[in-house]
Amino acid sequence: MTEYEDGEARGTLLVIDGHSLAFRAFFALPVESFSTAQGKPTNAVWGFASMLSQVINAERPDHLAIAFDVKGGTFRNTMLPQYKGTRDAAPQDLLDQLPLIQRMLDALGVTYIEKPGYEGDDIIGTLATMGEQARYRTLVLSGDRDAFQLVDDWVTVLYPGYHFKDLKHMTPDEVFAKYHVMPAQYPDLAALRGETADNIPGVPGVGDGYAAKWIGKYGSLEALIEHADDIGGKKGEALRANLDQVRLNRKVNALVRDVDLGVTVEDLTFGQVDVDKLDALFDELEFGARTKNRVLKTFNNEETAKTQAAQPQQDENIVLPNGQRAHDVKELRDWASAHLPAPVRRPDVGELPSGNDEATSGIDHSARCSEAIEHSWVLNACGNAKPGRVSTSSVTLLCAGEALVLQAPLDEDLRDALGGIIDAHASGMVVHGYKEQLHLFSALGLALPYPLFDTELAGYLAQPDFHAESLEQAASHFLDIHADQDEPATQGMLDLGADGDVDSDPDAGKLKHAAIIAALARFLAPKLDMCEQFGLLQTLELPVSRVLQKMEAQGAKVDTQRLKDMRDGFAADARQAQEIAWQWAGREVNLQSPKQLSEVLFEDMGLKPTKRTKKGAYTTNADALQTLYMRSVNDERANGFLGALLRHRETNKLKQIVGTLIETINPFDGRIHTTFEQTVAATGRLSSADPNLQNIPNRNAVGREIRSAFIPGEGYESLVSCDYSQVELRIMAHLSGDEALIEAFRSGVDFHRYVASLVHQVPVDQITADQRTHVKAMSYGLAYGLSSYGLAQQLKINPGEAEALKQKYFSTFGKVRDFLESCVSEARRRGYTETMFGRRRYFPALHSTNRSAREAAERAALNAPIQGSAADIMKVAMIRASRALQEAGLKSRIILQIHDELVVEVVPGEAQQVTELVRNAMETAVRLDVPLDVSTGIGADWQLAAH
DNA sequence: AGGGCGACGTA
DNA sequence: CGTACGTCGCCCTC
Repeated sequence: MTEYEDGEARGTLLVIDGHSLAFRAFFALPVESFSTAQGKPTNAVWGFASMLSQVINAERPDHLAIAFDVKGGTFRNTMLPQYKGTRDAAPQDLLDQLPLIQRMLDALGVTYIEKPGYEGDDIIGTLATMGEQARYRTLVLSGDRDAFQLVDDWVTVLYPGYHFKDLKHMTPDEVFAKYHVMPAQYPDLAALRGETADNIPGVPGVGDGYAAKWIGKYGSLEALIEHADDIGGKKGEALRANLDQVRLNRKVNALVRDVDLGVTVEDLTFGQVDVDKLDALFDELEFGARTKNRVLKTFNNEETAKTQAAQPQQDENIVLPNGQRAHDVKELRDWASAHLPAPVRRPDVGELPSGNDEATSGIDHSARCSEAIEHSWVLNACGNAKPGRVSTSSVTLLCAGEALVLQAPLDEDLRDALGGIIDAHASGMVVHGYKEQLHLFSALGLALPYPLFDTELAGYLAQPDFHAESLEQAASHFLDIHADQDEPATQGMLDLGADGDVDSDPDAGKLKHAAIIAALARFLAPKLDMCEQFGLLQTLELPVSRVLQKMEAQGAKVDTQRLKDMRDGFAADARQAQEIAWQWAGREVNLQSPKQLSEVLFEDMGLKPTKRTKKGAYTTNADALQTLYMRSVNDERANGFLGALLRHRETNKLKQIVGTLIETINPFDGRIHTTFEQTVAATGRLSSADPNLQNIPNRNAVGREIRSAFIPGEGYESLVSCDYSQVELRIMAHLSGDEALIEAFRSGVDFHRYVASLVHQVPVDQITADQRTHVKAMSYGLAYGLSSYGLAQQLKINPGEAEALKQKYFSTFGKVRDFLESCVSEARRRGYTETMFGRRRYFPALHSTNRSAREAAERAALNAPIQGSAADIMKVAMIRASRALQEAGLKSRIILQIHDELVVEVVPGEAQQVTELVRNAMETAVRLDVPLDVSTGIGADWQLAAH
């Protein structure tokens, strides 16, 4: 199906599996919330309309058809009686809505097709075939994986993810990346594996992996069956025992592609909405004006069509490159020598100063990149970069409007040639997301040198408060503002809005991405120069990306069984607490519903609420419950209920945390591979996601136990944990230059006790526990802009006392107050704050007329240099520690960073050396006026490594 | 399904 | 009426 000459597509045809969409809508939306006053369910209709609108808005097809199954069996049922046994049991409530959906489609002027004796899938197969033969870019929306067999350069399957709107564009690369077979071989694979959803058994014990391996080896299912006797082991036996089933599966899952539908693609236009009909239907279903307008906006009419056509052109400054593919080393080399700029020798980026430099001298703030960007080129690999399950589908190179695409898998020669070219031209290389690219290239077996520029990191450094979720989002944020400044409009403009391919080129998406990266680089390089952030990019962020990529790839080994036991234990405790709470409440309230809880507490039990949430409801947070609990000593019922509720809150939260961890364990290596987000936190900190390993409980013994499930993996012996003591306070002492505070750190006495003795003017050994606690809270609160009101609340003292403490504190540490005030006033004057390393954060809200917004900005501006400097210091430490481990030839690896803590997985015999080396890297990351103390610990698990 | 919100875990 | 995050579950949508 791929033997087409080059040429423009005539348009886009969208083919939809109507039943699968209706099913999805029906089960996604609760009937209770979507029915008419008489109780007639409308959830499937509403959901269908909503999802259909979404797809149309995202893909903007000009032709559309929707396929439905029809009652009565097909040839498949005759062959396989249990066929779709699970699906045919559609609830009556859903079946009743199908005619309504079809009425809606009629009103919308959308063609729907059903054909007795055939399934919707066959109609889809036929329409897809018709679409590509008529030279339409054809999109098939289907939740049925059998549709993957239709995929080729002209046909893309839109496969809904967990959230419907995450439609995966299944192109030949994507299918290959996921299943390691070509789309045409997919039915062979599916026949071996079976399809639980459709009640079709495959070969027991054979999943996608084995099926792909066999098909890869023999070329096809047919060939495999011929050689079935050659396959050894249990899997081979299972295969031979199920040959009939597999053959049958293969017959059944082949889509018919030549049903006589009596229409042509040209007939499948849409957009002639019969508004009266639609009104009547929606009134009957009691849909509101908002729904109607949304649907009308999508389907009607010339007016909206015009604005859509006009809009994207306006803010375009991206030209689609000339793309070609390389299939062998020669093509690659020829393209590279013709198009890539001559390699320039450039000192390696990421060289951190060694030894005892001044705090910030490691960063060259005068480094500039605008000029180099003029001669740069873009490298961008596509695929799945999730640590632990990385797969790479293609690599794109782009320079000056000329692009080259390489399809994975690359054979060894091609891979090595690519690696050589990248290394030689690294000095001019631009990427978007170096860490992600490192993952993708490592899956190809290539190490990626430091690039000249990273548009994702650059965007973050230029505007740390803006976080782009995607390349497209970054592009529309950074680029459309300056629409008319760059290139003149030419043909081959790209539509930023739609994610889809442009016209006929199956590589258009990749070319577009590369072109966007090039444009972003051109836009961001001067910005970065202007705000002096390029040095930070080169010296800090890019090297940190490399460290983080290794940490993510390594992952953290966990004791799965132990986690499961913990989850069960917490679950049992939570259940027990729930039982007790229910007894006191006299009804089965959902303890996880603040709404239901406040009914019980404040209505049934008549308790007096404490505070409100920002939306006005009475809060049921831990603080409030604690207060109510104390107050209710004479109310047995309330006291009993609250006690149980508090226990439930705690154990249920722990159950939930452990459950989330278990779900993210990678089955292949029993490890948890988090993703460290480097461009999310506006202060310069990292964050951890999917799962978040930076918020594993640590404050009380029960929760802390979870840390004991984090253990060294095979070949490792222990975990070493190193953390900074009071970094933020030390930074505050250093930056403020307050002699008293500096002396407090140099004295070597217990810091908080020492500070308390100064504040209260009492000898160190006479400080009470309360005094120490209060002063400690004050110290930490300072860096957050804590008010005396807040301090009072936290310490449960009256505001007068809190204010007095604050006054005493500041009279002792006057320069600290001056420093904090200067942070804010400087930010107000310059518009931004700066960390010790020159990282900036902008605070426009400091000039807001809205008082609470302004004050919030003041607190954030006061905190940013402190939190941000701490983050920078840790980044330097990570780079140094990682390098030191490597240079010492050690096999131990950093696996986690929790803001001020590093966790290292240690190989037998290296513990001593690793500890000293990491400690040294952390302590000497910068030189401050106070010592940077690091405390370390070692143990057989994370909890035991604590100190 | 998808968005908002409350609640709560960490530094 | 303390900064910076991520995740879960509930609730609403008509």
